[in-house]
Amino acid sequence: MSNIRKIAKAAGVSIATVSRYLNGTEHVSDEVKLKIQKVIEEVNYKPNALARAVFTKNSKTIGLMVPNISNPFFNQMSSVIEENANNNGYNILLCNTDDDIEKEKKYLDVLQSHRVAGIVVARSKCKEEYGNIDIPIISFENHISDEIITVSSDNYSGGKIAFEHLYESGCRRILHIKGPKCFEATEERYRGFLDAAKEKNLEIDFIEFETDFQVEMLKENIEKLKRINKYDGIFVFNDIAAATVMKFLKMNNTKIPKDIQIIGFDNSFICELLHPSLTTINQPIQELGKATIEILIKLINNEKIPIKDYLMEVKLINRGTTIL
Amino acid sequence: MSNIRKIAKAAGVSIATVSRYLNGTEHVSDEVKLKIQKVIEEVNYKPNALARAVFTKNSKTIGLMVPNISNPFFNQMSSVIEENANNNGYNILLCNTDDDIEKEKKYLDVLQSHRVAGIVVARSKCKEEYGNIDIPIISFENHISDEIITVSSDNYSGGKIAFEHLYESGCRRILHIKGPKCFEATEERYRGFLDAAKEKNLEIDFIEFETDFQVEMLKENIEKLKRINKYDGIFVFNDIAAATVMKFLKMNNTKIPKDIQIIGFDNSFICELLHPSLTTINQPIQELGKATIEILIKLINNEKIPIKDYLMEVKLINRGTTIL
DNA sequence: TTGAAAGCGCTAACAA
DNA sequence: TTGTTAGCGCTTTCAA
Repeated sequence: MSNIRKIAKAAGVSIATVSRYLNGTEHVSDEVKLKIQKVIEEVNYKPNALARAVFTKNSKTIGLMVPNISNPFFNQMSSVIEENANNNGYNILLCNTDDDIEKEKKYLDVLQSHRVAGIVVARSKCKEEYGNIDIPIISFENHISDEIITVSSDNYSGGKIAFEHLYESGCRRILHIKGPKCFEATEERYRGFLDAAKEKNLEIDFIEFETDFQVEMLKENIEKLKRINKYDGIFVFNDIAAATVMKFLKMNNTKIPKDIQIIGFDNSFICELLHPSLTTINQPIQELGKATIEILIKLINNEKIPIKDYLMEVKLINRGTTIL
Repeated sequence: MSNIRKIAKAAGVSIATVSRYLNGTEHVSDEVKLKIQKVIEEVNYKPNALARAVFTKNSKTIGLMVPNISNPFFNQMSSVIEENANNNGYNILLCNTDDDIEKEKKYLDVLQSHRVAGIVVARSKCKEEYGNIDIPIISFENHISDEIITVSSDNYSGGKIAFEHLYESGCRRILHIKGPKCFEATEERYRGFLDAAKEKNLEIDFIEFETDFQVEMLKENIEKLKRINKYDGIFVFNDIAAATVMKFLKMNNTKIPKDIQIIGFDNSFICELLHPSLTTINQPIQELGKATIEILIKLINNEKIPIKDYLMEVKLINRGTTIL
C-alpha cells in the first residue's frame, strides 16, 4: 500500500499539502487538488487510519464486548450498535466473551491496546478490572461500578407486567422459569415477577436454567421440565427458553394457551414463528442501541452527563400463548 | 494513556529495552525486567497496538463483512470466525453491509484504511471493487473473481439431497421456495434441486422470496403462500423461511408431515424448537469458519495455495417434518 | 496557498 | 545486555 510521501512526490507537492487535501483542513488550490486526486486514484491510495490515530489519539473505533454474537438477543443489539456507531463515523471491534471472565479480561487488554475511543460491554463479568481504565465505557444490562453508566431495559417492570398479565388471564398456579443467577437482567425480571405476585398474595414456583441460550437447551433441562404440567401459567426469562418450554409441552400434547399460558421476554423474531405466536415482553432494542451509542459518544467528547442508570421502557406484546 | 518513553524513564532504562521486554525479542536482565514490570503495572500501561501496526505493517486485525450480524446464519458463522481468528491472535473489525452495495464499498475503504491483515466478505455484492486491493481476501458463499478464493457449503449437492429425500419419502407434487435471485448460495440449492428432479422426470413448481431473513417474512409472502396446500412436499431455501412456511401451514391446520413434508436448509438452532422438528440440510458451520480463517491466514503469511473453490460437505439431518 | 520540520508511539538496525 | 537513532505514515505548527 502506498503512503503519503509517495503521493506527494508523484503529485509534485509536499506531504503537508497532501495531508491538507485529505483532511480538508485548509485551502488547497484547485490545480494542486486535481493533481493529488489523480495520483490517489491511480494508485488506489487509502490514508493509513492507524498512523492517523497514533497522532490524533482518536481511533474512531468502538470496542463491543458481548457474550456471543450468535446469541439472538445480543446479535440484534450488536446490529443496532453497529448501525448507530457507523452513522457517527465509528467502527466496531468485535469481542465475544462467551460469558468467560478470562476472555473478557483478555479482550479488555486488547481494546486498551487498540486505543478504542469507547467500549460497550454487555453483561460484563468483571468489576475491579474496569477501575483503572481511562476509556469511556457503557455497561449494557448490568452494573460494574458507580462510575460506569449502565444502559438496560426496565427488566424489573417487565417481570411485573408479565405477572399481571398472567394473573389477569386467570392463571393461579404459576411457575417462573428463571435465568442463571449471575445474570442481572434475568434476576431483575425474577424480582419484578415475585414482587407483583406478592401483591396478590400468590405463591410462585421456580425452575432455573443454567444458560440463556444454547442449541441443546431442551435436552439440558428436560428433567426440570417434567412436572410443569401442573401449572396453568408460566413466565419464562427469555423467548428462546420459552420456545423450548413450548416445544416440551407440545411433545406432551399440552394445549397452549388452553391448558398452560406462556409469556416470554425480549420479543425476538422467533415469537411470530412459533405456533401459537408467543406473548412476550418487548425490549426496545432500537432505543437501547441508540441510547448506548449516543451516551458513549458524549462521554468520548467529554460532555458531562449524569452517571446513572438509563432504563428503557418495556411493554407487553400480547399474542397467542395467553388467553386475554 | 502512558507511552513507552514514560515507562522507560520511570524504570530508568532506554525505550529500546522496554520494547524488547514487551516483545520478548531479546534478552533483558531479570533486574531490569522487574523494574519495567513494576512501572507498567503501576500506570496500567498497554502498548499502543496502532503505533506498533504502523511500523510492523501488521495490524493483526481481520475485517469481517456480513450482510447483517442479526441474520441467524451469518451470526453463527461470525461467531466461529471470531473464535478461530482470536485463536490465531487476530481481532475482528465488524462490518454489516445490509446487502447494500454502497455500504460494502464504503466499508471496503474503511478496511483498507485500517490496514487490516485480511478480509472475509460474506455474500459480496461488488466485483471490480475487489480488483485492485492488495489485502488477502476470502469470499464466503459466492464468487467475486478468478483471483479470489471462495469458501462455501456445497449448496448444489444440498439441493440434490433435499430432492432425493423428499422423493424417497413419497412426495410427487413438489414445490421449491427459493431465495432471492441475487444470492449465489440459494441459486445453487435451486439448481441442485432442479437437476435431481429432472433425473426423476418430475416437474417442480417455484415460489421466490425477496429476502432471506426479516422479521416480517410471513406477512411479506403470505399472498404467495396461498396455494401451497396442493403440494405434498416443499423444499425451502433456509430454515427461517421454512419456519415461516410451517407457521402458515399450521395456521391453516395443515398437518406436517402427514399432508405436506418440509425440508429446510442450514440446520440452525430453530430446527429443534419447531414442532415437529425441522428436517434440514446441515451446513458445517464450524468447518466453514475454520477453513475460512486457516486459508486467509495462509494468504496473509504469503503461503502459496491454490486459488479455487473450497466446498464443504453438507448432509441431511432427518427430523420430524419428513416421513422417512 | 504551500513547504520544512517536529513529533505521535512504536520497532529495529547498529554500535557499544 | 543495553542505548542511540532512524524511520513507520501521519498531522500540525511555523515560516514563507
